[in-house]
Amino acid sequence: MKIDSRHLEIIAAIVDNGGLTEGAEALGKSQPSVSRTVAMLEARIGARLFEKNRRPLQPTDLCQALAVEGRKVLAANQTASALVKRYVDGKSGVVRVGGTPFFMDGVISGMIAEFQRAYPEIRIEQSYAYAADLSRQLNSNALDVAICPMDPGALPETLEFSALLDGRNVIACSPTHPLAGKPSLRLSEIAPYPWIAPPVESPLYQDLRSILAGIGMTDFKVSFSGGTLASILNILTRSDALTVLPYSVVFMLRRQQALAALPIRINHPERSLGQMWNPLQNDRPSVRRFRRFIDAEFSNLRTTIMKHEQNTLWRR
Amino acid sequence: MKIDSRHLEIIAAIVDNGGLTEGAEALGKSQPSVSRTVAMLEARIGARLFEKNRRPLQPTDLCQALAVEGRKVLAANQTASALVKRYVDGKSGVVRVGGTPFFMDGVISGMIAEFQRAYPEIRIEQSYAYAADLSRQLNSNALDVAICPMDPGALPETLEFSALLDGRNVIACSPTHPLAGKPSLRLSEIAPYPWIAPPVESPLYQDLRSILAGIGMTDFKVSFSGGTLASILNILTRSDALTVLPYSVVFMLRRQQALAALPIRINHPERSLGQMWNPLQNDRPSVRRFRRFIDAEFSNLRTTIMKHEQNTLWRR
DNA sequence: GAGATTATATACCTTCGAGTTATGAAGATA
DNA sequence: TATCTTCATAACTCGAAGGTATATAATCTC
Repeated sequence: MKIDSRHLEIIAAIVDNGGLTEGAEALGKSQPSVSRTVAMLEARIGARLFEKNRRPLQPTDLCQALAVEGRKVLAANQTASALVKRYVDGKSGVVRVGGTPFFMDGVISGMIAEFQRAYPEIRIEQSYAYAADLSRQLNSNALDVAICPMDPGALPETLEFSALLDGRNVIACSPTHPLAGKPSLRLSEIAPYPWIAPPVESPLYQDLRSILAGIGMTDFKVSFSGGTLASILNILTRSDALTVLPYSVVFMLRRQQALAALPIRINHPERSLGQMWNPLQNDRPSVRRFRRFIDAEFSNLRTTIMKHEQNTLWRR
Repeated sequence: MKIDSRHLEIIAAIVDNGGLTEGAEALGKSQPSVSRTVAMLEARIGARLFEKNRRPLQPTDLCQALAVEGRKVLAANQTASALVKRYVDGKSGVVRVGGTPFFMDGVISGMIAEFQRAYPEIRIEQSYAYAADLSRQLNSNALDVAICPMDPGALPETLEFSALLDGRNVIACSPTHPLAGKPSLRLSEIAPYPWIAPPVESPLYQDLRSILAGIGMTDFKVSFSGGTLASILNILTRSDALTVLPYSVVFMLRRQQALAALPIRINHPERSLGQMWNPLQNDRPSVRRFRRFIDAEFSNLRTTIMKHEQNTLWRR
């Protein structure tokens, strides 16, 4: 004797609200509808659910027992509705975000921390990759958002890109480095120092090559490679090595006094740091919320950078 | 965002059975039906429940969470189905049984005990009344079964009656009574003794009147009245009082050596002990089972009485 | 106890979801 | 790449649940 769960809900509603009319109202249905459903159910199971000819409808023992189960169904249903509501409101779910390592570690991870403070039920699945890989992953739906530097001209046509920051890189070193703090610098002055090499797929690596090509160095001394931002910071602060990092990373670390940027302009192709996504695949509410959040955070960051640079100029 | 409980069940079934096809089978539905329901649900809530283009269907996080609720719904449903099944099988429910006091106490209560050993989930609501009242209660659906003496000619036409035992009453006394054990007795010999009077509505009372009228006694000494069987037994065994009781009650108490029946035939109208019920109101499975049980018990009792009487005759 | 009031049941119709079979499409597997 | 499995779609039927309007029956009230 299979019972329809909705019937259990109806029974519970009637019993708990003290009458057919009230039960119907609680369920958002009309009284006749509920009445007929009950009648049908009684006919099917061949048993009364409510005492005959009693005006404040009086549940039978069987009905009471079924109402207990009905309450469980109603409760589960409410929980499920809440789950779905949170999901469609973008307050729960998963966001798969990938990006270039140093930028993720130096800038985005802090923002993710803020995001998760606001939306603790959204899980972030972070991964590292460079632009080409990220594009592939977006296209194959292995990723929801990519955050990386991108030449707008080189954007794959299936993807969309929204710029967040200027994508320029700088030469970074320890604040205690002999070159640090100099108001101006000639390129040739950097020649003696060893380098921490970014990964070869990284735009940072390309920028490093172009810098060194600019001063005629085809060969350069690599003292360290393969590390993530945390390793590089440790090594930079304890050595005279130089490296190339996104300006925003250096900026974010300004409070820790861990890095300095050398006043040398690096020429590189037009390039923005931004988020990239696949417009074809209808993104989840959580993803939409994440993207909006990142936009807002970078909006703040841009004004902070602007103010900071104005102050710096002023003081000079 | 209201969710249909059946959808939760479907989700749970798919997740727990590792696939849409298996889930459909577990639910006893066709695969396309389940597939379409899932598609419809996904469209309604605007979220994927299963990863796109994955062949062993892979539930999303939201889906997993909903499956948890779905399992609760399924469990409640199973419980409810079992409840209903037990009910329609007549293994749970209520039986409202009424009857004449001495017969209920002396005979039926023992059978009810047996019945409840076999069907512990059936609740018995017992009450006491006499034939006229019992008929009324049956007609007004305040009672499921009445067990009482009845002249088949006097049966209300709306009710049905099934005879269980000969309804004769006997004069009962203590086994230590001066008259007990005498092989034969003249009516006049009982004149000196006091009487325990049954309730005036009782057929027992009528029989008592007719006995005394037969020996010309219009006045008789009532030493006790108003008690139930238990009181009467206590008083009988400690006095020389006489009373009128159904033969079956005396028979059932034979083992306790608490009663003796005097060998005096009481004339009374044709009358059977039996059960009475209202055929118009479709009785519950539990009631049907109870009636059948009582029938069977009395069938046994009749043969026991018959054997006992043959033995008694033999021994004389 | 008659009428008023309220609650439940019925009638009648509409609509929508869920069921079916048959078939197509797309991963997974070898 | 061919084949197998699994899921999705198509096209249709059917029944249950929805609604409004209204009848009927219990209970309340005086």
